[in-house]
Amino acid sequence: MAMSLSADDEDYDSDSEQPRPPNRPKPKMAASPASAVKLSASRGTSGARRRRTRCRKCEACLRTECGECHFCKDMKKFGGPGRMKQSCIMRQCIAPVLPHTAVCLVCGEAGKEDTVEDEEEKFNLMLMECSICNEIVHPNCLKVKDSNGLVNDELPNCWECPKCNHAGKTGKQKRGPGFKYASNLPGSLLKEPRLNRDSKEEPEPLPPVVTATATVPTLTTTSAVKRKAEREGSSKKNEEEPPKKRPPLLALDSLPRTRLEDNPLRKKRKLFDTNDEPSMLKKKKKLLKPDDQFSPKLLQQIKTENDHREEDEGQWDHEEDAIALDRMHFRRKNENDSELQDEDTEEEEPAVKEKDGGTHDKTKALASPLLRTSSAREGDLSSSNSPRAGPSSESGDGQEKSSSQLKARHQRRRHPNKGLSKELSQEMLKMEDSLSNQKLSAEKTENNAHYRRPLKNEDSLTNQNCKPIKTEETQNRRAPKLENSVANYHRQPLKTEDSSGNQNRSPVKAEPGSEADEQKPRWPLNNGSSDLGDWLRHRGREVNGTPRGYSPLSWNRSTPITPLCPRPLPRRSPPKCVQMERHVIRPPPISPPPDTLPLNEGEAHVMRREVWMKVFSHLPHRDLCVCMRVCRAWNRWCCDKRLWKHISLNRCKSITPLMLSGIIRRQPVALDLSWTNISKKQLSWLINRLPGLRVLLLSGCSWVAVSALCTSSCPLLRTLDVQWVEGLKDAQMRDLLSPPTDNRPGQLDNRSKLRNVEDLRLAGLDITDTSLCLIIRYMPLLSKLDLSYCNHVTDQSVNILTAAGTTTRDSLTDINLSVCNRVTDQSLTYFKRCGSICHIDLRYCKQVTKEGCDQFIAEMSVSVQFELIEDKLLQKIS
DNA sequence: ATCAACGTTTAT
DNA sequence: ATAAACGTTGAT
Repeated sequence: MAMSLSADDEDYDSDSEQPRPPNRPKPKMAASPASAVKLSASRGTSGARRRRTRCRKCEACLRTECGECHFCKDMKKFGGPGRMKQSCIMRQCIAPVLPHTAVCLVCGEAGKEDTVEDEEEKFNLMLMECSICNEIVHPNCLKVKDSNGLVNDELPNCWECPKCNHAGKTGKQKRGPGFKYASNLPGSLLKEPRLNRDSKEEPEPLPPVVTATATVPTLTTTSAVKRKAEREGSSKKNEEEPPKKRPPLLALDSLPRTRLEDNPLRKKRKLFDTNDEPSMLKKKKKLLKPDDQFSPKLLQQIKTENDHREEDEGQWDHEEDAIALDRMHFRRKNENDSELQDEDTEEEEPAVKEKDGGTHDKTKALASPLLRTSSAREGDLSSSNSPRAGPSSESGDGQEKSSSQLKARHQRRRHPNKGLSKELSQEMLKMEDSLSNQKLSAEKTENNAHYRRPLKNEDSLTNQNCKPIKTEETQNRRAPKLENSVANYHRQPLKTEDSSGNQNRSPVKAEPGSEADEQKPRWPLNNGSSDLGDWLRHRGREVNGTPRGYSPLSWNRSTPITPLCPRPLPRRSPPKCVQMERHVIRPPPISPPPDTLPLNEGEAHVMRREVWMKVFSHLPHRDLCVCMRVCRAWNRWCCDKRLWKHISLNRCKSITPLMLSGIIRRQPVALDLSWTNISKKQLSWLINRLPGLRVLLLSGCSWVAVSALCTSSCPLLRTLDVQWVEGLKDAQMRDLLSPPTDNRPGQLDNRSKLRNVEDLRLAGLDITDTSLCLIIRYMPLLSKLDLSYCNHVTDQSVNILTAAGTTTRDSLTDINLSVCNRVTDQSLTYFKRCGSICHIDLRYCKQVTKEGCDQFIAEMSVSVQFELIEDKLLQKIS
């Protein structure tokens, strides 16, 4: 009661910020009730709508309130007025569940899935909420079993019931109930304000990450999947194609108003599918997809569903990856010239092409009995990894269910996620083309049969074998748009040149194994998203070239940077806008990955999972992505968190939603986003979902993007690389390091969000002693500091770093001042005060002399032995 | 009874 | 279109 009491409000109002936010006239209460009533009424036949509640198991639910977001600040516990009554942004449940009190509209009983073992049975006994009519029933209690319900994997216990589905309402509603998250949340990370409108807003389709879901055998056929994809694709087209600018809206507008009115709930959701009218297959389109690329013998043996290959593709994430790869081939042609364009072309073109197909998608979808909507969750991350918890037991069940569902004879279709990104859809289309054209033609029944074929024939009926596939998330998440392409644009010119940059400092010195370094081999990753795949390729091409050498000496900050300058040119491609809002990342599959690899004969391959894992551990990410396409088991295995501890998108010109979700699912410990055009929104979105992130490399990114760190928390961050971040100066460092200032006095948290950083890389920044003061104050654990190419750094700076009373003085082990022309031998005397110093890099510091170094070594020899590894590069002799 | 917060309405 | 507000539901 407290919260809502008006009295409280008053008080707060009076003292706090605005007297009374104009918004809400207090008295208004009446409205709500009315609405409530209305709602229930709207709900039509069914009873009152059941509000969903948090699952309490997902990563978000398990978090504690951040205390910093809009909603937290509103809470009384954080000193706010308590008017908003919203969950902390960081705690918005990923998979809200039906309340425990929910019961079947027909029989009045609760979910009874626990009473049976069989997946299918479970499905039939669990409560399913229709996203269209909101009715909650046991599938078993429906009389209309003939028609199929369309299961929405995005939300536990959510589907489009047979009735609605039958009525042709399908597809309208993109999301089921429970999706508030996203953009409607003020301040939501998901929704960051479009930074640049410059960048185009095309909604980027979110690439679903593919997941492999091993869990369920798939019934879903490719076709099903496709359909979904197609549908989405089509919808997307609608949205995107036209005027790129207003994607979602278009769709909405296009929709018949009536519909909206019909179902109030829908209003909020975006409707994409408008066009779904069956246009029928025209689709056989273009590209064939070479899916067979990998068909080495081993693969052949693998039982995976070769037979069902189609299915697989559709279903798994990696499929996408694979697809992506394929796609790459196509692209390459175009790419050469302009990257920007190419991206556009890539995405757009396809979209265009698809139009025709789009419409018919729906048809197809309808046709095929089992469509699955989103699915993403199952797939992927293997094992235990991801922090993001699976949504509740239910979710767990859900997965299972889903599988069962899929197979369910009722053939439920999956609901296409609307959110699919264009790409995705495209990809799907391609697949379809190649794969299933033939099949498509076949009608659903056929498909069903086909798909259902159990991997193991016998059981086909039961589904265990055939678990549905789930696959990628089809959701529509939208990625944030990359903001400032423009910004990037501008900034780039400055330091340009080389791309070698990413290693920015490499020329000077190789970074002593930072964590990141260790894994280098693996970095190139791709999450398996198609995008990644592309990216990888890209990289192969471009990056292969090694960094071009430059002479550090010549570099001069003030001077126009010559080619020597380390800063690589960022890719310009204008990032497509990605809209993250509404993008809900699905939790990784709860079920453990399979331990064995089934072969065609029904036997299991002699090598067990752990052995395979050892093999996989030697593969670069790119190859892992390929492996993920092989079979379901490999898909799961290859997505194991252990294989993706370090993910690098270094210099990836455009970060797509697919990549982002792929990253989230793999929960890397280290993430390299250097020299990418990642936007603030994307970065916020990412780091808020990577609670275990230890290493974050953002060199060469824009300050706008990096500023995401000001509002997001990375409590475990140990290594932060913000070298060559354009626009990162003292003021920005302050924003980055300062603890939140708006906390109420009582709960003031003086700790910086970056307080645990031990390795800080600031090369190439125009920072002064002001920043260093902040650093010594807020980064007590700092041991490695890279200030190379910082022309404003002086002996005084070193004095500050090593001054008595600073924690840095004792914690500092590695300091890089190379190419800091204002540093002199005097700095060496300051370093004598550092108790832990082991590595001092003064290379290319014009004012540092060899004599000075020798003297340092001599004086230190009393306690510690140092040596000159290279000119002006001092290292402690261990 | 209390706390949390969902889902909608309202204001801007 | 977005942020704020709030009645009411859900959990404890």
